[in-house]
Amino acid sequence: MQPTNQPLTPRDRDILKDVIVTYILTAEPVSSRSVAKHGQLGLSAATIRNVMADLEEWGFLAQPHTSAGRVPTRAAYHLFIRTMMETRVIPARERRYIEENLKGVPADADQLMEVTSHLLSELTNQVGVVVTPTWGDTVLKAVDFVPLSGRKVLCVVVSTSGFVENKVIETDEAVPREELLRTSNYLTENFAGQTLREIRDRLLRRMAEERAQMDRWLTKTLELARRGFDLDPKPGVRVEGTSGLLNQPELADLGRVRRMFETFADKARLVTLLNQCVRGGGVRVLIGEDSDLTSELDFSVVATPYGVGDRTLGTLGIFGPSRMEYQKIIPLVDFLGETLSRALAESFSGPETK
Amino acid sequence: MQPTNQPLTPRDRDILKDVIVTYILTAEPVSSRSVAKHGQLGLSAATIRNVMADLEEWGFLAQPHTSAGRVPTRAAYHLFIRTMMETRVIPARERRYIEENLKGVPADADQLMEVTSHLLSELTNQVGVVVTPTWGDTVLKAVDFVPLSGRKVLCVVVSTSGFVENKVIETDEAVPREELLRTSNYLTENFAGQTLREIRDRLLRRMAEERAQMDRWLTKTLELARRGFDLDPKPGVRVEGTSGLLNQPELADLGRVRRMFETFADKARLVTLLNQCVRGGGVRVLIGEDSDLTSELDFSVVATPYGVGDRTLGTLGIFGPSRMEYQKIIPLVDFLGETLSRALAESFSGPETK
DNA sequence: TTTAGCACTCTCGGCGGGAGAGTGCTAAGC
DNA sequence: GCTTAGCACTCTCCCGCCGAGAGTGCTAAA
Repeated sequence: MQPTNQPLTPRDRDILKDVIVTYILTAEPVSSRSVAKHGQLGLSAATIRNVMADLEEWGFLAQPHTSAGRVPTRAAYHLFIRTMMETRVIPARERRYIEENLKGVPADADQLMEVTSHLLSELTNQVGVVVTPTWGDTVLKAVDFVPLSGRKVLCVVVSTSGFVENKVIETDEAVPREELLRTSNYLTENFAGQTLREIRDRLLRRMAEERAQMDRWLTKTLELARRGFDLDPKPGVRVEGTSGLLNQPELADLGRVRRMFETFADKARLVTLLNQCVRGGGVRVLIGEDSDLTSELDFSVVATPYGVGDRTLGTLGIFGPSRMEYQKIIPLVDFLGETLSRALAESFSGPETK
Repeated sequence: MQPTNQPLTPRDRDILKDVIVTYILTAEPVSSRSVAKHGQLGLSAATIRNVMADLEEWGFLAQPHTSAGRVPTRAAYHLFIRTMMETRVIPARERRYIEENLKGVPADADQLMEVTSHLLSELTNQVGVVVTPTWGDTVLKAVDFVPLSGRKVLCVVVSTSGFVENKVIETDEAVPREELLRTSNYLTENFAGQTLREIRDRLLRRMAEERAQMDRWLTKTLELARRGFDLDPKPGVRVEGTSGLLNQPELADLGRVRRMFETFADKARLVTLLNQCVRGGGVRVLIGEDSDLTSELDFSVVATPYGVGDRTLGTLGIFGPSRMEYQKIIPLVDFLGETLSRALAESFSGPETK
């Protein structure tokens, strides 16, 4: 399957690259003739045919059928991305557009996620996916309890990275306003700076101890806190732009469309895939059969982690047909990851409440 | 187009009904033979053919082509819904399922909306749509400001119906904790029970007056409030289950699929359509050409308003191919509207803070 | 008024052939 | 020895044709 010990000659590489690039552009099998014509190497179609036959033998090209042009394989895309592609520099106005949208608009981290997934799908024309942080891993900035009517209390939890979660709690008996305030202050002062997971564990321990001592106020406080912090442990996923893909020629038949929607409906698998994709940091690309999720659709994933400081909060990336403009998309995803991280850091952290 | 002054004879109606019911079930043009066979009126296919020819002339049936069976028109569906359909009674276990999901699970009104749209699409196999209340029309229950780091303040606005909105505000200078607390209390005490729109207008007036008097604290409070209440005036829309429709035979070609997604992408038009649909209260049905939005897709809308007391908060309903099980779907949408209204009333209002 | 019978129409699926595109191979040229 | 022109071959795609099947409309008889 590999070139017999020898690496590809420069000419082989030129031709392979040309095939890949034009296939990405046209979505149609590339013929030797078209390479000969528009390529800058002054070779005839026949010569190129020979090379292409070799490339096919080595596993870089494939033919849909005997008398069709050739199509790049996954191996070809990998090679292309690793060694042949010159990544496009993101135009200044595109950078500005992204930065304005991420730094200017959002009022909280949730909106930031929304804008990001929007930008992803808008700028790449693929499906944008953003995995939001797991609650257990976020760091508490402040808690607040707001009395509603009767025995209802609204619990507001804010993380250092700017995420806000609300939860209405029904208590056993009405809690006076001042007490709620004391509770909010106590919790914020004692637990800010720790992850919600740590806090929960600590709370449970404290509750066990406290139950013996019977400090009524503290017991109630801890109970409120436990219920307020009892948040969905699963990370959220934001998927945007699925319908945009309908225009891609690879989704010309209904079966695939249906399978695509099934794929994107299974959020849990999406998260797993994205997370395993970015293990190790930096932009990573999964192409087709690298994963069972995308192989039958011939889809690729380009993803990168985002976070504040050295703490990874989540993942963002795009899904789309393996035939995509990696030159543009990889730097874009990269840049969006960085910009989102910066936006999270700058807008929400600020000086720590110690 | 109408039966010549005469109403339809009972036999005509029986046959028409049979055609509609079997077409809803099978999605295929109904032949005279099939009506003769499985219908309980002991008539031959030929007789039925005559009647069906009349019904076609009167505009209740249509033929895709000469040698196909017949298909109900929009007029037929209307007639069916108005006078021929016996609405299915919702089975007890389905009722229970709905009530458990709406009363038990949700921690706030937003989750309630989410669960509702889910239920809609799950139980009807159509696209569930929920229009959430416009912020200006909701009634304030409580405001709260939470200090974050630096000059950041989190503003939490809670409405009587249980909706919570968060907004991070950046102030000119750091505001001490106590002052924020005073502000929260002042605003809640003075403005609870009014709609956000009223409050905003009143705030603006107060600010104009106050600026002259130069009460520093009040000026700051009002400024904070103005920014906190400056929420998105557009109602939100929650669309669920679009991909579920892909299995419907009416979406067998890609063009329609694409148009469907375009339709659902335009949230603003969806809102307009749903709102005009429920003008007048109670469940309403729009079929096909009643609206430009659905006519080219041959889609229908079944929608109903929801709200607390006599105040309409929003709209919920389903979209789907005109060929749908109105007998089941209409009572279901109705019941969901009622249950959502009840859930909103019971869980979140409680005794008013006077 | 209903019904049996029959001719007619239209769709749908399969078949075949011609055009077009692209290849692989061979033999000649540099 | 590498490159290239030429040519036969293969495969897809499109179009038109045909027969089967389904359903109708009409007519004439019950």
